[in-house]
Amino acid sequence: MPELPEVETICRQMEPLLRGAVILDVTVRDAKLHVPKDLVGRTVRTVRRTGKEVGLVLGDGRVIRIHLRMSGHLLWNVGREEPPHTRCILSFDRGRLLLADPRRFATLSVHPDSTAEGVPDPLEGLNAPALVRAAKGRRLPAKAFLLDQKSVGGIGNIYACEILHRAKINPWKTTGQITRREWDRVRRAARSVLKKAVDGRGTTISDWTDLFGRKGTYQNHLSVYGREGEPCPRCGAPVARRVMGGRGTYYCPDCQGRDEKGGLPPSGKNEKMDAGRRPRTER
DNA sequence: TCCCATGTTGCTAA
DNA sequence: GTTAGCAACATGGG
Repeated sequence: MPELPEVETICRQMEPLLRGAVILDVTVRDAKLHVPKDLVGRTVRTVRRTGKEVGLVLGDGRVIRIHLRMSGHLLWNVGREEPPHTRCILSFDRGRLLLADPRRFATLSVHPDSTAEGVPDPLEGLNAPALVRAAKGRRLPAKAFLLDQKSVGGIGNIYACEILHRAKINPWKTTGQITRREWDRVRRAARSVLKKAVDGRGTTISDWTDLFGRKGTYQNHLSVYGREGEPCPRCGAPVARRVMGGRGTYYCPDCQGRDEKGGLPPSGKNEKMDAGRRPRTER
């Protein structure tokens, strides 16, 4: 369930281990992963992160792209005991990299390296004009904007909530209503929250671990995520939880602005509009 | 048993 | 064209 700080953590841990490493063997335990067999003998030139994705850049110009989605882990050199849900093992001349993933949403694939310009990375520091430009003419809630991987790379549900809380922006405030000064707060909050989370080696809510199986520590510093009903660390008002786009959204209704439009419970008509919904999975 | 989950994609409807 | 809301993917935990 890694977001930017968790992926950054494992990339930083992998870089010194894998730089120059030679792939000796590839074991695939899940047919959903399409891994070419010709990786054996290739050398890792460098490790990089793109948004929430890990890239192992190979000497032959290709990149092994790994996206952990909800429950993927990358582990280094666990003993010969394989952890449960191991889906792929890359053996190098200096150790083994395992991809374990109970929910099997993670993806691993190999592509030619691309020089295409990526989306802005909030750890590098977004700039306010770029944010204003990206949001221009759009009309969606601030949180949805931060979660949109085509606009900003790497922010997920936990950190979107935390960043907006720090920036004192209501998650439902729409991009069009956000001033330049507020974008500047978002930019600074994003950098600060994500940097601290990287320093803490990420957030472990349930089972995420770093490359060496250790839990992160940033869960001890969350201000609002998962804290419904607890006092806002800034103003003491109870943290609220509402759903946006199917995701739990935690915020302080007091100091993140009582918004004019959003922020109120959805008007009653939404509730009954679901009459034509497709039936749930039958079993 | 039911509800929830750190992600993404694809569909429908507005 | 854009946005909102789901359901799907598959599994485990509370």
